[in-house]
Amino acid sequence: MRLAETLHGEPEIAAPGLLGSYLVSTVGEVVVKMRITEVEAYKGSEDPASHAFRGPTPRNRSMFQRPGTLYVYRSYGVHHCANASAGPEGIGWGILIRGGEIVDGLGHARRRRGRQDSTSNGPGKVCQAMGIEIHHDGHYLLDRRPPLWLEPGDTPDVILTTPRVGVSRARDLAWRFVVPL
DNA sequence: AGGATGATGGACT
DNA sequence: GTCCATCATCCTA
Repeated sequence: MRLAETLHGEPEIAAPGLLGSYLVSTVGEVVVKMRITEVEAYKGSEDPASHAFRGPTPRNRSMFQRPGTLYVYRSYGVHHCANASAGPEGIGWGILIRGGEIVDGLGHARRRRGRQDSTSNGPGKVCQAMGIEIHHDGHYLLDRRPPLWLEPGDTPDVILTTPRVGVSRARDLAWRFVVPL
C-alpha cells in the first residue's frame, strides 16, 4: 500500500503500516537513511495520552495538517521527537517514530549522536541521528523533498505490540509497534 | 502569573 | 535501579 494511503487511515493501523519504510534525511548536505522499526500511535481527541487530546494548539498544529506532515516537538527541554501526521486533514492523529536502524550514512549519524550506535531506540535518538530539529516541524514527508522524506519499504514479517512507553494515561492501549531484532 | 509536568536519554550506583 | 538536565506547554487561579 502506498504511504499516503496508509497514513490517511486510523493511526493504530497506519503505525504498524509504517514499519519497514525508510526515513531519509539530507540535513546538513549529508544523506542518512533509516529503516523504521519502532512506532507508536496517538489518536488525537480520542486518546488522553495524545498532545492533540484537547484540540489544536500552536505546538501540535502539524498533527492536524495533511497526513504525512512532520510534527516535531521538544521533549523534556532537551530532546526532539518526530511524528508523521496521520488521518484526514483537520484530525489530530499522529505516529511517533521511536526507533530504527541506520542503513545509509551511518558515519554521519554516529557523528551527530556522539557515539557508535547503529540503531536508534528512542525518539530523541532518532531525531539526533537524522538531524531533525524543531524548525523542521510542518515539513511534508511524502514528496521526496529535502531535507526529509519517507520512502516505502518491505513490511516486516513479525510485529510486536505493546503499551506505549513513558505515558501515564491510557495505559491499557497497546499502541506501540516494534520489529523484533 | 506561576508552578508542575513530560510521547527522554545519559551518567552513575 | 536511581537521579537529573532543562524548558515549552498547559493548568490553575
